[in-house]
Amino acid sequence: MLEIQRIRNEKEAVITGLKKRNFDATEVVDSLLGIDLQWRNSKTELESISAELNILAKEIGELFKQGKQAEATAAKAKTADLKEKEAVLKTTVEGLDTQIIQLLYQLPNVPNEIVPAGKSELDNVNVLEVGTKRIFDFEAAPHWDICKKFDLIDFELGVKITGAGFPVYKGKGAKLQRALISFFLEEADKAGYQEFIPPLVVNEASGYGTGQLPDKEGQMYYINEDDLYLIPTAEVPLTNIYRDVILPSEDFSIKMTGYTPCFRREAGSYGKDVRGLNRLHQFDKVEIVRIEHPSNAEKALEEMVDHVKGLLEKLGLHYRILRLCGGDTGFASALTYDFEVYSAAQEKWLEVSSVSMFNTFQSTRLKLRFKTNDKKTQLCHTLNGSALALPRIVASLLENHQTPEGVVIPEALRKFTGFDMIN
RNA sequence: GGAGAGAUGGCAGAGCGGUUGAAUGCACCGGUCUUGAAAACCGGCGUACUGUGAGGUAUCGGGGGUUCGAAUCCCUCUCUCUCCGCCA
Repeated sequence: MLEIQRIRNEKEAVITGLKKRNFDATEVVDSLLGIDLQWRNSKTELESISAELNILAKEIGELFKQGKQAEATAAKAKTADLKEKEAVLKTTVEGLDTQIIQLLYQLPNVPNEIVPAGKSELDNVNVLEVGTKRIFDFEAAPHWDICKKFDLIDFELGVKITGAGFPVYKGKGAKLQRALISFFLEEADKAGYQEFIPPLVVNEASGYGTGQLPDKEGQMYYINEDDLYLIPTAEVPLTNIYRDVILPSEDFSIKMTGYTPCFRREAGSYGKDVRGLNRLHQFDKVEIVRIEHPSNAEKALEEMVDHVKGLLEKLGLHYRILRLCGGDTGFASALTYDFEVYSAAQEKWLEVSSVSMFNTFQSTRLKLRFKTNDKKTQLCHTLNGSALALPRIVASLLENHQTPEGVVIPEALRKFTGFDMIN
């Protein structure tokens, strides 16, 4: 959520910035400012009436104490009219209040200066490509065939137990999962991220904190009986650790990591994109989350990008980094880098990580702040990224590292898998 | 699932209709003292909105009510804890 103060102060900049998303904010901003003005006026009026009532109440109390019953009763009569006015104004102010929140919820984050304007993924900017397409001297198999051949992942069995999008990992397939998780966590640990094992279900307040609610509830599994949500990413529980927190000084840099399964309903997805590991309802992911001083956020983003690069390079994968254009950048993000790995057999790029900087968009709702040196409270900046999501990494590992004899495990993973070949 | 207790500032913990935004202790910050530190003493110390400012308003888990006036009384919801049962 954008701060109303920002819209008051930088109206034009907000509108111009949002244009890069192809979002015409003029109407929303205008009505927002109009309502905001009304709100402030009504609120001021309401407060002065409340102030008057407070004074009267004190006086009446004083009169009763002094035993001046008659005077007190007379004073009481005066309050009736004010109370009525107060009640009316209170309703008005509350109404305007909800209108403001509703409008604010409609506005996505203002993109960073370096975000290119654009409508879709076609306008994303390729900022780096590492590696080259592998040339096969045999018929390269897609990962779902490899999984079947070596009995690594059983999609049909998942359908039997649960449904589509809930695969069963078996044998070396299961070990590979565990190895990747350990590898990613160890790398995060080395980079200074503190490891957490958070709950996999969260309450409504947490959903609002990171912005999954109110809009995206359809994407989360919901447990009606207990009013809880299955997490779509570890970002939700990890970031919400710092909901309603005021950090005591300017001197902070919070780096968290956590492995969790992630649950996504993926309502509306269909077609070939859902084949094999490309899109699942339950998948594993190691997430990195950072809470930073505004002045350090951009540097943090760079570090996170470098971290993810390191992971992909250690796995020997051919990847590229895209700076997302305005239209493709997520609602809450100000700047996002997507990492895509080339899937040799499917002959397409698969998104394996998304690293985003949210500025104060999340911390506004989270009420996550810090104390400045002159004792003021200021909003923190939040960032997060996948480091990494497993399924598509597994898909590309299997496809890119396949040989006629089997799949070669990258050097960096071997100490975690305990084997160097899937055959 | 059954029974009970409770939710007050960073923490502990008073208050139980009227100068209470809230005693007291601890923690924290500033100062005095000290070569320095500790101790002692003095002062400060929640958050948010609003106002150029003095200030004003709200806030004692959330919502509603009674009252001139509520942290204090009533209703309701949520959450936490304890005991019993059940399960691991």
